[in-house]
Order: sequence, then structure tokens, then C-alpha cells
Amino acid sequence: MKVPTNTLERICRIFGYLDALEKKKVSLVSSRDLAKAIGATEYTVRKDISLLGVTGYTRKGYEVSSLKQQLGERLNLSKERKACIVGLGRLGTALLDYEKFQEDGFEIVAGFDCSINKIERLRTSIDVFEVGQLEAIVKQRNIELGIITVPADSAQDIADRLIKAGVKGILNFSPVKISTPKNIMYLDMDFTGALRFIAARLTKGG
Amino acid sequence: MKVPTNTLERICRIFGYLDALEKKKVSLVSSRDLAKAIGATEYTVRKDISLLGVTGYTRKGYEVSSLKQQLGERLNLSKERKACIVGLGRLGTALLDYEKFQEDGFEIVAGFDCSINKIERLRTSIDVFEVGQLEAIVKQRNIELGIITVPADSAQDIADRLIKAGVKGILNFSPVKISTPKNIMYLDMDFTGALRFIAARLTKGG
DNA sequence: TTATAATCGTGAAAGATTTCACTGATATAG
DNA sequence: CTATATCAGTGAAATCTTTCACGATTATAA
Repeated sequence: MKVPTNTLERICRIFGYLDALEKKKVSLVSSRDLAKAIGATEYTVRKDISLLGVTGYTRKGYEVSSLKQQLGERLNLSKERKACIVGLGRLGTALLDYEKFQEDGFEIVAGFDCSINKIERLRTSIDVFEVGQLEAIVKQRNIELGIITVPADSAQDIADRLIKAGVKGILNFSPVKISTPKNIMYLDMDFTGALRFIAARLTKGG
Repeated sequence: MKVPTNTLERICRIFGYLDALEKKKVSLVSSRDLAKAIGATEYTVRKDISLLGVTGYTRKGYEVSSLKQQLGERLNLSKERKACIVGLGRLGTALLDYEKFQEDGFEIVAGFDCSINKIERLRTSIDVFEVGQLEAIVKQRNIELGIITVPADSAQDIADRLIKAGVKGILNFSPVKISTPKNIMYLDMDFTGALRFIAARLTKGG
């Protein structure tokens, strides 16, 4: 079953919101609440959820933990995934210690950088390696996801190496687009792209 | 003229790609090249561009710098925008020195944090202030965009203060959703949301 | 000069998504 | 117990988006 991109995006948002509700010990949530939280309509939310074959309760809404669990199952989000970070500059090291990844089921099991000095100076509980060991470690530890935080000029090279080593998905924080084969999931975290999107929508005349 | 969200997203990507081409001194580009670069079809690209009333040359394609300039005009991207960063932890300081913002027309003119110690220790060329001065500085410097990198529990409060002080758009890096009035442009940089999106699309059986 | 091939621009068709209207279930109040 | 209000589920209608087909233009080659 191919879930449309928009639906998937919304479900991922819903999933995050459910997580927050669960922590707040909320047990039921209506399609209207969900819609409001993620910026959609209640109709769309109901369609999305029913598209994945999950159902709620008439007159009550959806059970938070059950909905989260079922959506997670449908979308393969229940399983813990291993990831690595390549490029331990400021951004890379910030992500290395980003606790939310762990909480959300993404385990950062390695960091790589080309500077041995930097690696030696780093204080973190996560194993860090010289980038030459990338292929070996990715294979050895069965890493599925690569997070790229290297400078623009080495991003493509690192992506190629990650893919050759076996990662299935790449999250790219470098400011250049990367070419990847179709079977690799790839997403850009494009900071200035995001600012442009916002700027283009700013109240006119501003 | 209301530009559809998908179109806007693609145009922002195209804009970034044109920037790269310009640096490489490429002078012409075809709809097919653009399509390939941003992951769309040539039909869509042509539609998008013509939707904004920009035209190319038969048998040649589009002139890179002219296209960039015109798209920028239509989308208000030519104008330099002032932004500030609130929360100078690892991520915030990484962004403070992210040179690409400057290159792309977004000027970071202030940073804020609640820890005076941190502010005093920071080595950066950008002015940093105690967060109590947020409202004053935002007004004084006419800051239009706020970038939020504070922890989850203060994100909403900071957003409210930024909005009251006059920012028009918010880019949120904190891991919680923020409520904003409709006239404020708001976008989440949701790292785990992105990883989830990728995970949900990973080759099945993985 | 003429033929050929590349490439844009665009209206129409196809396809996808969202909204709507209505049904049915059930909790709550009277 | 009955009426009422709430809320999910869903087919149909409406809307939006993408794709396609093709005309028009022009560079290049024969």
C-alpha cells in the first residue's frame, strides 16, 4: 500500500503529537484536536487515519496510545533504527547529543570526522571515528540511516560512501543537493530553503 | 496571486539550485535540468515558472541569472531580511555562525540566551544579549524573522514574545509544536519528524 | 535554404486530494 | 427510557495538481 506523501507527512506530525499527549497522560483525542495540532482539517485527519486502516471510537475519538502504536506499526516506526552522523563540526556535535533522537527511537551509534584532533578533543558518550573507518563501522554496526553534516564540497562523496556501505536513508544537513539512487530515501534539511519559504509567505508589503 | 504550497516549495528549491548554477557560471538551464535537480518533472517545472509569469527562450531554456532574479522578485526573496536566534545552546551557536544565511540574504543581527555566563563566554561576531532584552532589540533593529533554538519548555513563551515584539515569521528548531496566529508564518524544523518520514519509506523488509 | 531537433508555453485530460454531507454509533442529560 | 449531541467512517462531489499533447519558435546542421 502506497501512502501518499502528504498523508505520510501528516501522519508523522500526528505521531509526534500523540507522543506529546502520551507524556501528558491524555488518553483520548478527537480528529478535530489532531487536525488543529498539525494544521489540517478534521476530515483529512480522519481520511488519513482510516487510510492506514486504523479506527477510533464513535463519540469518543481515538485512544492516544493505541493510535500511536498502530500508526507506528503501519509505518515501521516501532522498530529502533541505527543512525550515524558524518561531520562533527558545530552542527554535527550538536546533533550527536540531541537526546530527542534516542527518545524517538533513533539511536546514534557512531560519529565520523576527518580530523583526528577534533575526534580526540570531543567529549561525548557516542563512539566517534576517523572518517576512513566509515564503511567498516556502518557495515559492522548495521547502520541504516546516515546524517550528513559535512561541508558542501564533501557531501556528495560522503553520501556515496554511506550508500555503498549499506545505509538505506540519508538526512542531509549540508547546503547542497545530493544525488542518490531511487531506492535510497533522501531528505534535505535545508535551512535557508525554509527561511525562503517563510519569507515568500510573509505578509505582503513587509 | 496565491502561489500553491507545492509550487512554492519547488520554486524555493529551484532558487537554491539557480544560486549554485550562478556560482558555477552556468548561463542557461532547461526545464528538464531543473526538474532533475529538484526531483520533479519538466512539465511541472514549466508550469510553476509560468505560473509566476516568468518566461524562457524557445530552444535554449531559461537564463540562469535572469530567472533567479525574477523568481526572487515575485517571491520577495531579493530583499535582505533580518533575523535573530533565541537560545544559544549548541544548535543555536552553530546556526549563529552558519555563513550560508548571510550569503542567501538572511542577516542574523542578534542572538539571545538566558544565561549571562554563556553570553560572556561566546566568541562570535554577532551581537548577543540576555533574553530579557529580546523585545527591545527586535523592535529597535526591525527584526522580521525569529529562529527558535531553546528547549521545549520555553519555546512557546519565546515565540509569543517574538511575535509581540513584531517578528513576522518563525523557524522553530525546538522539538515541540508552537501555536501562532494565522498571520505569522511558521515552520518546524523537525529533526525526528524527518527521520520518521525517511524510516516510513525505507525499503520494506528492512 | 531547408530540414531537423530542442525546448518553451499552454489548454485540456487525467489523476489525486480534500471537502462535504450524511450515516450510524454511543455517551450524557433530562 | 428517550432525546440530543458528539464524533468516527465513508462515498460522492468539488477542487487542486500533475501530466500530456501539441503548436510555436529558433538554433544547428545538411
